[in-house]
Amino acid sequence: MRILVVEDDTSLGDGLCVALKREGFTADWLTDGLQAMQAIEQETFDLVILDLGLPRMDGMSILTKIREKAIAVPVLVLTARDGIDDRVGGLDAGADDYVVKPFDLVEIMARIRAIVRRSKGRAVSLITHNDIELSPDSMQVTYQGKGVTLTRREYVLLSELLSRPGHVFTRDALVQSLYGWGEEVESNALEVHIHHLRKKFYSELIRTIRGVGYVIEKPVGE
Amino acid sequence: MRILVVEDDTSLGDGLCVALKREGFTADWLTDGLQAMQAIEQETFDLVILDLGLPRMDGMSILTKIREKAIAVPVLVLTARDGIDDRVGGLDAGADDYVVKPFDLVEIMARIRAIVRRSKGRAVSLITHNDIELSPDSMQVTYQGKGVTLTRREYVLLSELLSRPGHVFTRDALVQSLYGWGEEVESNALEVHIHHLRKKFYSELIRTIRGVGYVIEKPVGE
DNA sequence: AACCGGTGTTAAGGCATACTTAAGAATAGT
DNA sequence: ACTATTCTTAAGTATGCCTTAACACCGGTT
Repeated sequence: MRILVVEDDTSLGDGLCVALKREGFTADWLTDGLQAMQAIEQETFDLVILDLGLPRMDGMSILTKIREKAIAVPVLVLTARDGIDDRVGGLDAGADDYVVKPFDLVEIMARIRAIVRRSKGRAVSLITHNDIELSPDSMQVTYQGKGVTLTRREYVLLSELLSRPGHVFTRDALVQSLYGWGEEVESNALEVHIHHLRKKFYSELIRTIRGVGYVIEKPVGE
Repeated sequence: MRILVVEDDTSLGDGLCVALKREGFTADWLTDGLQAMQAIEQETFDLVILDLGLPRMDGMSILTKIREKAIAVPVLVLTARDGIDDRVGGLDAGADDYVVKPFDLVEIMARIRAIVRRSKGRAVSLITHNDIELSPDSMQVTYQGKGVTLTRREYVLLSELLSRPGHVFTRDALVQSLYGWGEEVESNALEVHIHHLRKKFYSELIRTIRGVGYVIEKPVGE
C-alpha cells in the first residue's frame, strides 16, 4: 500500500511519513508541486495526500490535472484554509476527502483507512472461457474483444452452460433453467437456441452428448 | 441515483429530501432505525444519509451492522456531537464521511456529490460520452457543444445510464432509481422518457435489450 | 445399404414487448 | 391562482424474439 505525501512543511511531511510507516504503509514524500505531478503520472500510488499550498505547482492545479487525465488515484487534500467554498471546491474538483490543518493525527489516520477501504473491493466477477467474456453484472458478452448481442434465452442458456464447464447438462435441466417448471416446450426450441449460440460464437463451443444433453469443454490444459 | 435519508427530525429529513430531489436525486426517507436497517438490507441505494440518534435502533449500530454484513453502500453520517473520538469512531466503523449538525446545505450537497462520484468508479465530476457532456453538479447537459435542456426525469435517467456505459439496467432498476418506492408507476412512463432522450440526442444512444432493459453502448474501441 | 431415433438447419407466423404519439394530470414557477 | 412546463396514461402501431414445423443430416443398428 503505497502513499505519496505532497507537503512542503518539513516537520508536517516528515511526521506524516513516520506515522504512515508505523501503520504499515509505504510512504513517499515530495515537497515540490511539479515534481509531484510527474511522480503521480509515472508511478502508481494507492493514495495521494496533497497539500494545497505548494511551490512551483499549486495543489488545486495538481488535483484538477489528475482528474483531467483520468488518473484513478484517491486524493486526500490538506488545507489550511477553512472557508466552506474552498472545501466545496476541493471536493468538486475530485478530491476524495479533505482535512483542515491543523489536524489530529488520529483523525487523519482514520480517514486514510476509510479511503483505502473504499478503494479496495471493487472486484468484478467475470466469467471467461477462451475468447468469450460474460459479465453477469452487466449482462454484457464479448467474443474476441467484440461485443456480441444475445437474446434473453440465449444469454440464460450460455451462462448456465458456462457456469460449469465440463459438466454435462441434460436437455431437461436446460429446458428447466430456461422455462422454469411452468410451461413445457414441445418442440426443438432448445436446439434452435443452441444453434444460434454456436453461430454467434463457434460451433465447437457446445458439444452434443448424444441422447443426454450438452457440455462446454473445459478450457485447454486442465 | 437513489438516496435513503434516515433522520427522525421531521423538518430536517423533509428538507434534505426536497433539496436532494431538486439536485436530481431520488430520495426516500425513514425516521425509524429498525425500519431503515431492513430497507437497507432489502433494497439498493446509492447512498445512505444516517443520523446517529434514532428511535428503535441507534445509527451507529446500523452502521456497524451494514459493514458486518458487507453491504457496500456508502454512508454519510450526521452527528450532533462534536468530539473527535466520535468522528474517528464513525469513520472506523465504516462511514464514508460525516457531517456535524448543524450543517450548511451547500456543503452537505458537495459532500454527497463527492461520495456518489467516488462510488461510481471515481469518474471525473464531468461525465462525457461521445458528444454528450453532463455535469452532475449543475444538472446541465450539452450535446455537440450546444446546450440541451432535460427535464428532471430525463436527467436522472440519462445520468443513471451514463454512469455505467455497457451495463444493462433492468427496467425495474431504472424505475426504482427514478421513483424510489414512494410512488409507483403502472404504465409505460419509462419508455416514454427513453423515447424523449433518444429524440433529444440520437436514437442509437440507448439500446434496448428486449425483455430486460436498456444500455448505453461503451464508446467505440474497447 | 437401408432404416431409425436423435440432432441440426432454416424459415415463417404469432405474440409479447417496445415505440410513438397525443391528450389529460400533475407539478412548479410567477 | 394562473400559466407553463413536465409527467403519466393510454391507445395504436411497429418490431423482433421465440416457437413451431418441415426437412436435412448424422450415427448406430439391423
